[in-house]
Amino acid sequence: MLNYSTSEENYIKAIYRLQGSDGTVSTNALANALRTKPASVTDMMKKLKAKKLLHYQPYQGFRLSQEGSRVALGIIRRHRLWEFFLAEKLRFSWDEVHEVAEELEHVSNKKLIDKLDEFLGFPRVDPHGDPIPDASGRIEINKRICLTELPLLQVAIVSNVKDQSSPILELLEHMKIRIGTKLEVKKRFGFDESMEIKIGRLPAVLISKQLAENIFVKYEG
Amino acid sequence: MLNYSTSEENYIKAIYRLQGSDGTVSTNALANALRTKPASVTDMMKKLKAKKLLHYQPYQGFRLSQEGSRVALGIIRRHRLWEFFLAEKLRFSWDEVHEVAEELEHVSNKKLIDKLDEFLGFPRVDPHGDPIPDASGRIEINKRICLTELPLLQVAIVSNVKDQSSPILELLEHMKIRIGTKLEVKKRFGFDESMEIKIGRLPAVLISKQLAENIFVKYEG
DNA sequence: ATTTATTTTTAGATCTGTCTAAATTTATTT
DNA sequence: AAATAAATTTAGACAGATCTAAAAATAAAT
Repeated sequence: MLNYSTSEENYIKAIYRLQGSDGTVSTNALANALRTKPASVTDMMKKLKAKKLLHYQPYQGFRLSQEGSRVALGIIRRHRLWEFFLAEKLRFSWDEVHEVAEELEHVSNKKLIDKLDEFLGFPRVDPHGDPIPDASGRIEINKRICLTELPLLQVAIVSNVKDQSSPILELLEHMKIRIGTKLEVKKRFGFDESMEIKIGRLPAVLISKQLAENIFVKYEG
Repeated sequence: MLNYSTSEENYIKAIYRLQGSDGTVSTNALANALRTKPASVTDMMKKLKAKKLLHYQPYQGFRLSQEGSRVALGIIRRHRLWEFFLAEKLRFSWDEVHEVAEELEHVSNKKLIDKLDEFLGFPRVDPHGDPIPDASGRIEINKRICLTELPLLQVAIVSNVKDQSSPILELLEHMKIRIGTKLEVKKRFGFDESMEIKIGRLPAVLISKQLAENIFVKYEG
């Protein structure tokens, strides 16, 4: 279990996010994601290659090695557990947790993280609905779909709103639907394609087809 | 509210601890405390002086400025709040919390720390019995005395054990007295100078003069 | 298949934090 | 008070992480 610098961890995390399940990542794409310069990326890629965290041939892009992925999942685990802690215990709102977790995630004491996990009750998803890797690095894949497609009684988390105009935000605000809100669809009505949804322990409410089409959710599956 | 590097913070914290209420700190003493070299200390002192965090004339030692003390108290606040969190919420033992808190203390988001403080119920002392500065940097002064001197009914925290031999540790273990244990003296008996103490909500127990003489405690006053 | 444009890498510089070795200042001894 | 010892500072070097500007490799366009 080696230790990596904050900078190295930020590169690893960004590569993990950019490469998806198969692809390779380009120097420019990574420089852009990290708001740094391509020359700095090349320098770091040499270092991470020497540490066997990624596969890299000059000019050919790069992707994480097995070990690199393992490290990335560790960082993501720490990040998401802290996000959960901040939202659930310290009552931060969903849009504040990310920035703070970016700092906390670099404290890499395994016992701390495993005890935090236990304290939080082994949560499966963070406040944005993204899955939290377990202590051995296993992670569930996330389904992201439109609320109109969500199976009945499947608990999901609001992850995105298509149309960000103020009329829709006003309505969402009124219905207490925010990014990070947990909900499930209780019933659908064929007549106007409206649906009844339940948010936490609040009484179920009815939302229109038009609104549902703009809400995207994530759930484990 | 400027931000300081982990390294700068470690120097500031060490100076605060070494200088006590009045004195100045020497280059060697600080190098020794930080397990670094005197030359490195001199370099850093120049930097911290330029940032107006301390008073420093070459060869004359240094002490924190008002601003430097303010920064030091912020770091100590973060450190002790995390220690409290680790002990109270994550069930770390008293001797494990320090090391982890050394890392967490450098995450310097004010809102995080103030919300953590609130979540923990605004604790006044950390698991070692040291006082926690409040959000505006106020700190209570700690009295450290032998258990034989502790006023009746004054709640205090075990901070030290004079004789670390195994017979005394066996006895302390049996009585569930550890560093960090909260206790108070209920009654003293003149005959053999034994005393009845209460630990948390456990039934009061009797301890001998010899044992009490080896236990040192801290309390706010 | 050249030429042009884009992407990526190299070369050389800077900043932070650290070090060793030498020089300097202060403290202590004789 | 001069000599010696101890503490402190300076000078110069190095590693990590970044940058700019120039060179090299790859991709796209004519």
